[in-house]
Amino acid sequence: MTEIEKTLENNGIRPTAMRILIYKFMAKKEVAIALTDIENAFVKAERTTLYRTLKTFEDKGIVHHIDDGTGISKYALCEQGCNCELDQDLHLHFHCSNCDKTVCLTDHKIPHINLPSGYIAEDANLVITGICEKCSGQ
Amino acid sequence: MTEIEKTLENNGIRPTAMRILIYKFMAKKEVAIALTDIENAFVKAERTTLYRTLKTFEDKGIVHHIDDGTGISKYALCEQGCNCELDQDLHLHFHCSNCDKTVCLTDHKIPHINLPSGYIAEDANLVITGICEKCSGQ
DNA sequence: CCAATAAATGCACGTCCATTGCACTCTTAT
DNA sequence: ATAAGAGTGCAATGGACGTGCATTTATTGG
Ligand SMILES: [Mn+2]
Ligand SMILES: [Mn+2]
Ligand SMILES: [Zn+2]
Ligand SMILES: [Zn+2]
Repeated sequence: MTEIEKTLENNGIRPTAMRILIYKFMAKKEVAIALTDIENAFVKAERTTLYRTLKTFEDKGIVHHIDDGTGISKYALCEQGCNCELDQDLHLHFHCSNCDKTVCLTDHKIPHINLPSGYIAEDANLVITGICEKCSGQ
Repeated sequence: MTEIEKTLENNGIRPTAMRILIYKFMAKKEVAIALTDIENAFVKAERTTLYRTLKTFEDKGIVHHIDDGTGISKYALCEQGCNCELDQDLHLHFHCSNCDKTVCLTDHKIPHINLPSGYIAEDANLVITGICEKCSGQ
């Protein structure tokens, strides 16, 4: 049994061929991926299967869902020890307006915000839009 | 000529009956509004007209568009002296998971974030989700 | 190993909201 | 008054997400 299979099983996910492939695909990407990205990478696979695979990964807590404001859901594998299910790994995300890629800035946590009294925060989403390091050429 | 008509004209918007009505509607609301909200308030009006009115208001800089993560676009009248067109009025938004309302917290600016080198920030969106003061009853 | 059962996949369809094309109407300028 | 321009109404499109159900594949336990 490979490392990936172990990871999946440890999280209550049966390691089917498709799931292993998708996991590998996500693991080697350094950016957040959209359903379409996977669809293009696995043309033989059915969109629904890919969709539900991402859903399963998310439900079981090995990927987190990213809303980068583009209207297209992105996903990224969670880091070791990520507590995003508990809304406790609130790192920010960067979306490049040039190449349209979105990245997790996992060590840039969302700063704590003092809300007006009466407001109770449960979750937070911070997306910075701009030019990524690759596109800025710096 | 009323105050509202002046405001519209000053921003290059011809003050039609519909536009004045929508402006008034937004002005008396303390929360961000969705197209559907206007639609429900003006049942006789066409959805497209309302849609394009919001678009015009946004283009001319008297309304800002809010992405609260619900997938439904919200809009709010800009404050006096708002520079949101220049991405320089980056206040945060609060979305209540109970009553589904979204509010501008105009005096809670998004804190400055130090990005990794090479990344150039152009815009930022911070949405806090939780329970609003009305729903929390505090 | 085989049957019974459960899980995963494939296909088709539906939904929701945003957006556009085009014709018609109203306003403004000459 | 006429022409040009801006606004509006109606119909249709499109993209992305989501679901119901039949079929296939994997697991279990005899
Ligand atoms: Mn995570
Ligand atoms: Mn504004
Ligand atoms: Zn880029
Ligand atoms: Zn509320």
